Amino acid sequence: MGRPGRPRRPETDSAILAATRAALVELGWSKLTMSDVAKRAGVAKTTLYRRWSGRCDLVVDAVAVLFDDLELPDRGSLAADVEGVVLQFAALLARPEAGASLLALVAESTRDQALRQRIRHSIVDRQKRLVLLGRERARLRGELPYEPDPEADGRTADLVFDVIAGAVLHRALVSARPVDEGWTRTFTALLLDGLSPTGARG
Amino acid sequence: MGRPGRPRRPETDSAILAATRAALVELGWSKLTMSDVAKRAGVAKTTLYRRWSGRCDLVVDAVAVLFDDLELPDRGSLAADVEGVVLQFAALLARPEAGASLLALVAESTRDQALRQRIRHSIVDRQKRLVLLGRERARLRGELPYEPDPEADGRTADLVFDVIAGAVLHRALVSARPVDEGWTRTFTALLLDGLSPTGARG
Amino acid sequence: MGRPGRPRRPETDSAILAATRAALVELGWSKLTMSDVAKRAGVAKTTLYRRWSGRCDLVVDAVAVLFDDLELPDRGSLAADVEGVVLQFAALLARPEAGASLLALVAESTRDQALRQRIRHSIVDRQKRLVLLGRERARLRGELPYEPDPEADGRTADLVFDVIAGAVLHRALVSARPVDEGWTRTFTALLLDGLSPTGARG
Amino acid sequence: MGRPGRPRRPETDSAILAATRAALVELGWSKLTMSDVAKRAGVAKTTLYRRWSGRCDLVVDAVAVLFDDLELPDRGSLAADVEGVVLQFAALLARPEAGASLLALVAESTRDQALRQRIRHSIVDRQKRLVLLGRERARLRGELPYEPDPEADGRTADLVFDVIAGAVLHRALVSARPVDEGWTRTFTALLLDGLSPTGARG
DNA sequence: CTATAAACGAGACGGTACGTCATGTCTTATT
DNA sequence: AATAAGACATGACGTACCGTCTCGTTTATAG
Repeated sequence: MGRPGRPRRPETDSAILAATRAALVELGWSKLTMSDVAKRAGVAKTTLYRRWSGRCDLVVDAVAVLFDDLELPDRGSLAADVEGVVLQFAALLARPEAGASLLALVAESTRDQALRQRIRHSIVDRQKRLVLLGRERARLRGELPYEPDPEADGRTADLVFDVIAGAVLHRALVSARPVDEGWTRTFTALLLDGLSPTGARG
Repeated sequence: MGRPGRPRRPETDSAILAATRAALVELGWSKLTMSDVAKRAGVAKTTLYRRWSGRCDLVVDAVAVLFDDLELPDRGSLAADVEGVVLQFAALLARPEAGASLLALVAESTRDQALRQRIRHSIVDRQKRLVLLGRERARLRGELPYEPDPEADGRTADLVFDVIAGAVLHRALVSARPVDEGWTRTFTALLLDGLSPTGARG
Repeated sequence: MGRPGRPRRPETDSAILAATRAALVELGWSKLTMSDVAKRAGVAKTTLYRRWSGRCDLVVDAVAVLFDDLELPDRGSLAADVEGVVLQFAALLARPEAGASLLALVAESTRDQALRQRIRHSIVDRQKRLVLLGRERARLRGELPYEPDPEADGRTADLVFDVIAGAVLHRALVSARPVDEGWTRTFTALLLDGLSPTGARG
Repeated sequence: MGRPGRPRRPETDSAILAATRAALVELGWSKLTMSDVAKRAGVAKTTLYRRWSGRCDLVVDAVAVLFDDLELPDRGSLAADVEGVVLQFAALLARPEAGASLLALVAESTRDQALRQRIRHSIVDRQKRLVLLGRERARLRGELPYEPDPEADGRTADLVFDVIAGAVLHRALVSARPVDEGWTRTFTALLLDGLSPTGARG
């Protein structure tokens, strides 16, 4: 039944991913080396390469699990939900294994189609879930109108996701300033109400 | 007067920076090497290290000049100005020397205080200028109210900058989808009017 | 009677040895690998190691069979017999599986007592047989005197063997020049009559 | 005048060669590694590869100097000179850096034209010198006749060299028995007088 | 007009990581 | 038990860059 040959030890995978995260915390992306990860995991370099094709793939998997923890508890209103997701995402990006690695991976992915899809599937889509869920809830609450055209709805969701994730990421990593309660509140207000003064509308 | 010894050839600096950009276009950040840049510039490695302390500093300078070209022609309205700046910024990020390099540098800067300031001074602040200028113009047009508290005004400008730059950057590089006229228009609408339906306000 | 468990397939041994010789021909001693031999023989690496302790032992056995083919047809005189054995030995050493492997094995054997004995038993003694046989015949023909002391006789046989085998080996592999009819004839003349001009003797 | 660039430290060469010999003594040819030699010599692996293309070339040079020490003091007669050279050569082959390495190199050279010439030039020809010199002296003493045809003379010298070097090499390394005074004497007698009993000649 | 001092090219140098390969052992399921 | 398959720890391979160094050469100012 089982395939021939000695099977891979399954615990090894998670040991390696944990070692990778530890190395990211200690050394950062640019100083992370395969040899070091192997040493930390108590594993041979060949075992690493048997399971991942290189640094990038390895780090994607190591970081991806962090993004699994994102959740969207129902806080009762769209604004509160947005604030919740912003704070959660910011907390994640603030971790040295996550934020910097994500940037570096995305930078690398601009020249690597396969990596781009891997990142999207393992990391980005797991964030976008929250946006979709939040919009669903807001509609049930009547805070957002129903959009009959599913394509237009998707476009809007994408846009909102880019705005939220982009703003937090830029604030936290590019501007390198804290995403605290105050910033989160004003950002959420901007997102919901827009920049124009109330009277300027319509 | 002048210090003794042979003076540095000033053209060399720009030759090296041009070579750096060429290498970024051809190889990308992760495969760019000092030796290769030296070869391209027709310069010895020692000359490179005499003028820059390493890869990161070199690339910051090489990329910074690209961000000097950003301009904000007056298009007559806040919305039009925002669209203009979004498209300009997107065009810049789409260039392989600029977008990916910026991400990689920022990733690296999370563990390097000096680099962070260098990036801020040479790259980020040059973008933020446009936001400040745009807000000034909008006020003169009456599209934005005057904010008496300069600190609050600064916070808002920072927020708007993070939202605009972050959204474009996320769309272009993380989501890896085009920042075209359509997206720009809907993004600008969202920025100005917010997510909530008109009636939900107040 | 028979031990429990599945018995070893006997054909496997010769398949492996043939694969080893093929690998020696194609790759040579230094590039021969156990994995490659296993692959060629259609056999798992474990099977190899169950039957031989390593590369050296395996190659000794693989090469030894070649030395079994050496024969000494009676050509009617000591000189003719010497020429016959020289040409046969030279033909063997010229084969890429044999000559170079023998040298490499002997080189290795200088640090490995067990290997030394294995080579002696499986390879060297099979050559020496011919010398002993040739001397026997020469005595029957009256070309060589009887030596009453068996120990002295053995010493002389050893010496003659070292001279013949050594000269051919050195010519073929160290000097890397052909052991052809001409060389063989002059060598045999030297062996039988010596270097000194006839008159210089006694 | 001098070529541009930092010149190579000349002492490094001999340090590396000494380290190579030390490694050969300690580990033997088959366990000698470039990394280990580099470590012993206090030198980076890259420095090794900058100066030698690989293990074989390195060992040829490391071993060659040993063969420079061979000399042929005039002992008054051809027989005595032969015995002298045999003992010297045997002493050399008995050294673990020399004998086994030579065999291994020659084994490798059967598949490498360049290595073959390198060995010939650096090692073999230095031995052959002694034979040529010895024959010269023997002629002056009247022990050998003058050979008018230089080509025939060369062939004979080659033959004698193969016989002497081959016999000693085979005795010492293949048969693995001592080349002592007794053996040397009987070998020399065989070389000079031949195998046939005196009466069998003519 | 000659010191002297720095810039500059070339390339050697000690390191370190790369990704691959072979070793010999082991763990499976199958025969 | 032997076998095929293949995972595994180990460690060398030869290459590539790193950032530093040591040369000879060139180009400026200062004495």
